[in-house]
Amino acid sequence: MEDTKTRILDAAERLLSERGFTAISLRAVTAGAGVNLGAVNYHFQSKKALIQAVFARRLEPLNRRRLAALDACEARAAGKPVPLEELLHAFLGPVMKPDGAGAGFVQLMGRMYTEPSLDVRRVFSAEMGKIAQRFISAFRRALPELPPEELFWRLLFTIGAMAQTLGAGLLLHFISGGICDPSDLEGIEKRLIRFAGAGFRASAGDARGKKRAARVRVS
Amino acid sequence: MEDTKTRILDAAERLLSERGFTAISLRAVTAGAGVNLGAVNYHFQSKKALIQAVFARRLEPLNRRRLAALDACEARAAGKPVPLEELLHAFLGPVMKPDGAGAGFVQLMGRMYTEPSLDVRRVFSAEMGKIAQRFISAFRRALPELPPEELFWRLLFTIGAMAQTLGAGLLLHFISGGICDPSDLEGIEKRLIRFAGAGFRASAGDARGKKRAARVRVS
DNA sequence: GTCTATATGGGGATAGAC
DNA sequence: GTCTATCCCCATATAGAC
Repeated sequence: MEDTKTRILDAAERLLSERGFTAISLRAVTAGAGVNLGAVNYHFQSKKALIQAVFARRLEPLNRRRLAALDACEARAAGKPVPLEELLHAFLGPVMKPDGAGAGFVQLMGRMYTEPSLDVRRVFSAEMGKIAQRFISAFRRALPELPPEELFWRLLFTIGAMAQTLGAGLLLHFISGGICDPSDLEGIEKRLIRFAGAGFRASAGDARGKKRAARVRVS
Repeated sequence: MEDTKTRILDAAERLLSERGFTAISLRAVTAGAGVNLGAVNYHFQSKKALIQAVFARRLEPLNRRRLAALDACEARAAGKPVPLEELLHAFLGPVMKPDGAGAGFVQLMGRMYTEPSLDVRRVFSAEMGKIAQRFISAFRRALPELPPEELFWRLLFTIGAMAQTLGAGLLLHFISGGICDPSDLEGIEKRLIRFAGAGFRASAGDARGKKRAARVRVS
């Protein structure tokens, strides 16, 4: 039997990924955890602090794995730019392969990107700030001809594609009629890397936008 | 002075795009609208019905515009497949150019894709179901060699990129350090079409995923 | 550390005067 | 149609017994 603190964190994580911050009550959390209502205010100080702890528990190791993967890529590259697809894998892989965290982890990550609560955003921003610069520098080196502004947008597109995928049970159901398997995280990551990789390599374009849209071929 | 019903819808839309379904109270809505608390239960029957009305008010004309744009594309194509970028424009354009709706519209659309509330999802799914098949058929014709499963995933990636962009003030701030302008909707749409267009055209790949990642060139 | 009981406030919904 | 007052429930947080 895990200790009370962990049980609370687990239950909160599950409910949070399903319903979001404001929709869950401490009563629901403690009932799900099989512990007493008072325990949450003993181990954490407030609902806010509990939610921040839930996210922090996953974000810290996640970003450690991301940085470790980036380190490994750069060591392999031996001074040369890291190939684009390896960078994408270093960034996306740790999210898609949670390595022993609960099943709710992936959905939780998806929710974090879209959670409107300021408290959640604060802890999320703090953690992301630690890794953003390293990855952006690496992407710049991999795509030296892409204007920085365009690079940022494409990173945002990629993150959005990832977040949507993690959170999507709904859309997938309607769009695919059920032929897509949202539980195949490895397959999804490969598809996403392929999609985003091609997107990153598209020409940056000009002010006239879509009329000069790239004609792309695959060798 | 607009009528009470409209004022309530407007206030609810603004608050909803900022904070989400469960976080807003009818008291906050009526205070923001400058109307009485009882009015919301007179004009609508419940909070749930109000929120559904908020989304439906925007979704219906949005999807009408999408279908009209698709109709125009297919008329121009005269029986041939509609080019991919035109399809993307027909789908994304009406979201990015709200045509006189309030400023909160774009954020509201972003939130709709990530809202966990079942009530919201229900109205959203109902509206999307009406246009999904038409667009999917058109995409299939534009990309006849792409396996259906892959097409669905790439559509989901594109929708995710769009939703993230619409909702993102947070990530953009951190990632770009402020050089990206989230209010330039037309520019964003062009960038997104370019990115997604290249992603759709990437080779479908095989089971080994990233190791055979496409080498893409632009003509 | 754990549980019960409770303080305090806010929520949605409604009844009924005007 | 609009406003006020109110019912009743549920929320977070805490105090204090064990």
